[in-house]
Amino acid sequence: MKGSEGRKARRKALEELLRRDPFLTDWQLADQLGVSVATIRLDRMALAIPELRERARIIAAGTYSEVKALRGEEVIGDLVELNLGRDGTSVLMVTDQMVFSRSQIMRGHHLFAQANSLAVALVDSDLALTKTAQVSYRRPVKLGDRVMAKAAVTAVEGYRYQVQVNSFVRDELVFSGEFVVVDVAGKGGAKVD
Amino acid sequence: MKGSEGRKARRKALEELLRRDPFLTDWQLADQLGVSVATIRLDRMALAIPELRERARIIAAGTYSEVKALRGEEVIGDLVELNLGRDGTSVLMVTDQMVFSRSQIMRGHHLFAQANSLAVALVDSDLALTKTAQVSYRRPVKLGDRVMAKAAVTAVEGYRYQVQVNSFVRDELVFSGEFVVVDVAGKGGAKVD
DNA sequence: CAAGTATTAGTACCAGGTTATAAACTACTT
DNA sequence: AAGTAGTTTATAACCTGGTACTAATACTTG
Repeated sequence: MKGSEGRKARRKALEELLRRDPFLTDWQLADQLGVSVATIRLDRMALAIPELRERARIIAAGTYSEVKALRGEEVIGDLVELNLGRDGTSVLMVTDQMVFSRSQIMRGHHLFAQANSLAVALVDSDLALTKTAQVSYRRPVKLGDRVMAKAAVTAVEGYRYQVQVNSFVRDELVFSGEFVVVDVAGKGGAKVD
Repeated sequence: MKGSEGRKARRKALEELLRRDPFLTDWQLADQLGVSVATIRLDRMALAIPELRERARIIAAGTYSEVKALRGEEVIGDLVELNLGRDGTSVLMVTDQMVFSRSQIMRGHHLFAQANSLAVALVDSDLALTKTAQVSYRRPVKLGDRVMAKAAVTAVEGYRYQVQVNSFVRDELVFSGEFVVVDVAGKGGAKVD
């Protein structure tokens, strides 16, 4: 039982235990696997598994930076082109914080955020707010993809702007949406041809 | 400067620093605020702010511990209630990272993100994706508001789920949306791993 | 000035480790 | 049965980022 097969099995079990609950101390792991704490430490070293505190820190940092990724900057993504009141383009690289870890498919609200923030940015106003939106997800977007959102104002009615946004990955339409943005500040430089 | 006004200001600054980066040690905080570590400890005690490791653990656990029972880590906001395939509620506090700095009004995509992630979480599947969404912003949401999103599945057609989400601030409807979520992994919550 | 508050300094202690070293237990061979 | 290598356990010294507590000092204000 103390051969290298037993060790392999134990290490597999160790990984499984930590996958299910990363907040176990070495002592608890040792107890569950019926070996000493020293063995657990050796196993962790061999498997390059960090200590409990580090694991917690990594998980926390991961979910924390996700909030940051969706932070209220000017525009979500990089603004490539912007003609106020008319059209604009932004590009967003899909990082691993934006995807479902299991499938590596981008979570919908990030695509929405890119489009929404671009639509709002198009309106030349101190304060523009989204009123309504109808969006459609055409194709899954994956980790590593480069999403290009192209937005254009399609209609202006007083303070109401209608903005059409289409997002592409390698020239393939992955998302489209129609946003109604309201210029609340009122002194918009509304221009539409 | 060492009066109680200075202390109040420092404590505010302390909270602000930790809000921006919760992974600061007492030593780093002391350095940044130009006081001793002892003072930082006293301030943390007074403000009931736990130590670094505890903060990391709380952040990590907040998005991890629910994972065992459900896909809580995928939800923006705090999951308050979740009946898979039926309905759910999540609560999101509006921080200043989510608002336009000028007006302190919440940016639309955060409200969308809360609703969208809740809608997706409702579907009892390993992989559910948003297909379409129609959303409407009823009233501006401001910094400090507590947004409660209530979602309910209104129809199921094979692997297509229709989910209605209404978000409230103090019982006032601020946002509503209709999401169509597709269960890609399998039909009716079947597991494909 | 004295009093009271705010701050700093220092000590003992803790959890949950790391690192290094030594000893003990297997399994297997010769 | 003894030797040997691989595996496991034990032990001790040290580390970070704290808690809990006490004592001393600085600052402000009545």
